[in-house]
Amino acid sequence: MKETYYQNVQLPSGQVHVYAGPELFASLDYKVFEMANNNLQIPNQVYMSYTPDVHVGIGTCIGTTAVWNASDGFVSPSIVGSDIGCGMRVQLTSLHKDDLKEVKLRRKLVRAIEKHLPVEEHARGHFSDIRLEHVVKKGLHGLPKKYIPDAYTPRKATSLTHVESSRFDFDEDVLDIFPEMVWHRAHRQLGTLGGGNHFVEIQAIEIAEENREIAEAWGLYDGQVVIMIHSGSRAWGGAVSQYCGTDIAKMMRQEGIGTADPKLLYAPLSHPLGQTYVNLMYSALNYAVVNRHLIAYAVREAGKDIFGPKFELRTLYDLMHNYAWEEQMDERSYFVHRKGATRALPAGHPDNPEAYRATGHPALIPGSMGTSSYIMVGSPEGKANHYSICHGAGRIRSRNATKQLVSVEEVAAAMRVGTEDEIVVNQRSMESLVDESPQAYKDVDQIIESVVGAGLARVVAKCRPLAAVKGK
DNA sequence: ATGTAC
Repeated sequence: MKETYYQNVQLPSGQVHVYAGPELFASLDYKVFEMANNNLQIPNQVYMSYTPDVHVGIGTCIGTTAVWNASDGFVSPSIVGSDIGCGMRVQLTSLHKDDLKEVKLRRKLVRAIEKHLPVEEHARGHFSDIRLEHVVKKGLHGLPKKYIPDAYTPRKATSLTHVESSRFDFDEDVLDIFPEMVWHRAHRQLGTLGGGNHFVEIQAIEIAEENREIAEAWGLYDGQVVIMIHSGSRAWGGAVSQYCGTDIAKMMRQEGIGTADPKLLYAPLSHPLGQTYVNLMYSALNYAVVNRHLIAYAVREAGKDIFGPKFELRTLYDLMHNYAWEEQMDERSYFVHRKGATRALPAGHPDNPEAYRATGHPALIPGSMGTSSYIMVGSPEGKANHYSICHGAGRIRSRNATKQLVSVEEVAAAMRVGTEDEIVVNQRSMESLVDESPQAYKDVDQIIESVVGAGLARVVAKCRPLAAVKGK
């Protein structure tokens, strides 16, 4: 039965392992296989796979897991993509969905969040007590203590212990390449949402009966309101991508290396430019996790405005879906790229943060706007795919194509506008939401079914949207 | 996704 959710596709340059049910597999654009074939031309690759939400990107597909041995590996800035460290965070509230029954109250909360959370950048002087240099060097450990207020359990664990990685260490000399302007902009963008598919969503959860025990161990209960955050490293990651990309493209020309796709950049891990990229990428991973943490801080402030000083947010988990790093498996070191792919570790895996060692950590999977999101947990069988699962619904239409196809009325209907159940969104006109409408994405429920069917992960809770704050 | 140049 399991086999129907997995296909091993043989291409001229190698094989790509595709995790997708029959219907999703049949719907894949041939271009994703063209792209796989190009990616497989990078030397020494030991494994490449697609998750069911795979779709075409620049140089590589979103939904890719690409693995090298650490000893003779390559790093590809194109596979990581330019939103380095982009990922998800879920914060638990003490609210029940009935507390947000009134449309008016959801609207009020959305407005309060907007007040504390700029899309673009903060006012000059905001976060003047935060040193950007400390943030990019030390991640969450570089923040002043007042920004880490959330106590998680009676055991006094804070969000420093409830994230995939609270700190990446790297050779800090590489930071010298950035001009003052990059530092300045990055400081003002700290704790801001950004554009595209980035969002803060207010959701109500439904526990999956078969995994209730895990849900309870994580502090989840039916009807609980949670905050789901999707953002990345903003312009800092973009600068890393741009600066390193220029140098690596030049090196590739000089050495006469490359694949059929000139946009697919890569360097040996042993090359100085490969090393520089990995170091700078780690600075962007630090930036991204702090960015999501400060977004949660802003939501906490907004919650206090509406519900009073007792309003608290506890961190369930924070993890990335665009990155590359070293992982151990069967006593071997691999260099693993995930582009639009989420690591989902099972119970007992040593790379789980200690708080989640016994259960596996929460894997956070967003749906498209107006549809459900999921909190999942990895299964031991995920090992075959280096524990990668999907990262969301996966786009099926470009922004422009969606605008041609979908009307404002259809988007309003999908958001149940005008009813008591309206999913309140922070936009003055529905028009600006069209390119993020559910019609632009695959059906997330079908994606999840493929992941579960393939045995990679299980659903712990389904999260239904109540309100959303979208970026530009 | 994002900044920048067109």
